[in-house]
Amino acid sequence: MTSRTKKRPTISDVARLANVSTATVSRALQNPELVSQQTRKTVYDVVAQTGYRANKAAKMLRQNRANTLLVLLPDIANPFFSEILSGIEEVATEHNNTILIGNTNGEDTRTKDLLGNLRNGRADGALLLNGKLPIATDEITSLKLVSISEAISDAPIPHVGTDSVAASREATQHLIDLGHRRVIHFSGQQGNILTEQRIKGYQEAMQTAGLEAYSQVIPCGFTLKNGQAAATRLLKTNIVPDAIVCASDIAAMGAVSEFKSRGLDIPQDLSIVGFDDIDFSGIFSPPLTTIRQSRKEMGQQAARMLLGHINGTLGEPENITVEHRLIQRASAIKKS
Amino acid sequence: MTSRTKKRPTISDVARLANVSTATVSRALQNPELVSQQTRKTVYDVVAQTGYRANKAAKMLRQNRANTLLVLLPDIANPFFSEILSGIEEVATEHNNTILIGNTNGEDTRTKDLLGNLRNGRADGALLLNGKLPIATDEITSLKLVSISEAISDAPIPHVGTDSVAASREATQHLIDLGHRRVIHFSGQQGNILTEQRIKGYQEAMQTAGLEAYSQVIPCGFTLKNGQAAATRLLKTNIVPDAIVCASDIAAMGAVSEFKSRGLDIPQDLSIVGFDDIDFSGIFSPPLTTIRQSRKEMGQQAARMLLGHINGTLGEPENITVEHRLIQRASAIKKS
DNA sequence: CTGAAAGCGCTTACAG
DNA sequence: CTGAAAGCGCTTACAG
Repeated sequence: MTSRTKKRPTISDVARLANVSTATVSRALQNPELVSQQTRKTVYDVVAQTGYRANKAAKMLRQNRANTLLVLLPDIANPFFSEILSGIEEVATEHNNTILIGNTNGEDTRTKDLLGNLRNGRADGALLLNGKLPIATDEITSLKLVSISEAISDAPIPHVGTDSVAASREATQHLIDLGHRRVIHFSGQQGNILTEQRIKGYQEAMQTAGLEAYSQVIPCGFTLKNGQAAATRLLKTNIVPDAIVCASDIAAMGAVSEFKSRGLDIPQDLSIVGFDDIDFSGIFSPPLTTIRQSRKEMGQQAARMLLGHINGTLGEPENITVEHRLIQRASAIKKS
Repeated sequence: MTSRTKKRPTISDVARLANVSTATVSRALQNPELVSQQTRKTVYDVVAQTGYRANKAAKMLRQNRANTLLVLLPDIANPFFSEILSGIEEVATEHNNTILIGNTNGEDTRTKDLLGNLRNGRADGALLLNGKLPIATDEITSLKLVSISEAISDAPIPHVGTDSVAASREATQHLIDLGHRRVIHFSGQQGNILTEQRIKGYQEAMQTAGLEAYSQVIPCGFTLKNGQAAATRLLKTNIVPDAIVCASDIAAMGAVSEFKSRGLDIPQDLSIVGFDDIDFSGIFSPPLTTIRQSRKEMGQQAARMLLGHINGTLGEPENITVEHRLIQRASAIKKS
């Protein structure tokens, strides 16, 4: 069986069948109020009957607008990012925009390639969940960009995220309030700005409580394996913490699973606080005390901001801070 | 020479600066072998110097090809889908294609809207992770489609997935081999073809083992909440199973967390088998025995198939079955 | 190996 | 309210 693709109807086909010009068809479809009611109806009828759909490439070319948002992220499969993505998708769709996904794998070359979509008209602006942007600053200013979650340091790019310093401070404070003194921090990935912010918040809380002496930052990372590895390394040192503030829920889960397999009881022997409140945190054993940040809302806000940026309806773009909240569950308990 | 500072350079700009025609520039860039080495170099130099990038909309319009794959899924934020997505993205990128994401939320109208992207030239084909396709069969045949994971029943659409019947049979058999007799099934979402296939595999195994009398299918679903609800409902009946085959890992986790909160010990009191082997299954308490299916591979294979379909290099499209495997962990143990 | 020219399917000043 | 016509930026037969 040959799959013969019948030619799709064009605007000229519709114009001919409706006995009007292509200009009128275009108007009837894009700006109905510019066309008489009678003409409008005729055009709609023909459109319905032929199944006409305006060719997007022609429209893009003519209007020099793709109605597409590029989303750069290091890993689509990571639930942290995919939930932000779903917020972006929602807003983009509301505004008749589509989204183009770019998986960077954290690679600079790939990121640069993908950014090419802003230069060749394929996308109108980009949402960066990537934390870095390997292009010159003067080039940046000519692009429509918004960063999410991780800010891009030293770059004039509007940003949507949570107050990481405050959130980390609160997580740490919670542990201190529970009576823990030897509170250590499993920090995030090296070179990530969130990592620095969370370290800062952690240290502020420790210092305010007069616990600098117990301050200890163990490099960890955001992944399950990172958490397991950090736990393993910790057990080889002579550091014996009361509690740990982790860089992410996933890392916290990795650490907990490692501690448990070594015979430790969480939270009896060690209190743990995570970061993010992903779906599984509530059913983990023990259910994870964590900082919730609405990833979906971040995506929505950022998409709105970018759209405003593209349409020029946005004044001076300002950073947006999305609320966070400490969620108390069972992984952190009173110091016995 | 006029100064065209702001505007992006076009092929004409490059042609003028290189003292050749636009045709030659196009050839040098698309089919370098058609152009003399000298000319090629001149063109490349000008391109590098101007930062020229071919406008995608113009190219799309001219070639009637978007080099874009539409991906329809019910929920981007679900790790099950987002991992398939990452496989798709990988292959698409390899072949210089981009992917357009469409979140359907399982809604028919939204699905139809999104499919419009195949009719307006925005995408060349679609990958369906949706399980249903609310359009007429004759319309389907004119579109380039591949379904993933869930087949679309009664539709002539090539498919990539696992052998769900066999996988479910094996999961059930594993429990039977462990000595369990009262093995029940928490089935998937109503109306989903995977649900039917897994029920079938479950029943086959029970029947072969002569355990029809203990056969019991409890409607559940694929989500965490579905699993919790099904567990709650089960506890209100007088059914006392030895073991449960769940429709998904996530549902299994929901059920386990519910059972545990009611004081049951998993796996001492009840063995559980999941389905999918998502990332968290290994660190869940207890670690979940499950059926692994490579979602990333499904995405890759399906993307390859669709690309072949679009390029016409694919003969008669055939369904592809991706391997699955029973992963034994701690949630299912010998009947005591 | 190269160029002139047509044309992909739209939208939008411009004129009436 | 409507139409004729230009033009967005490419690619590709066609001719040389």
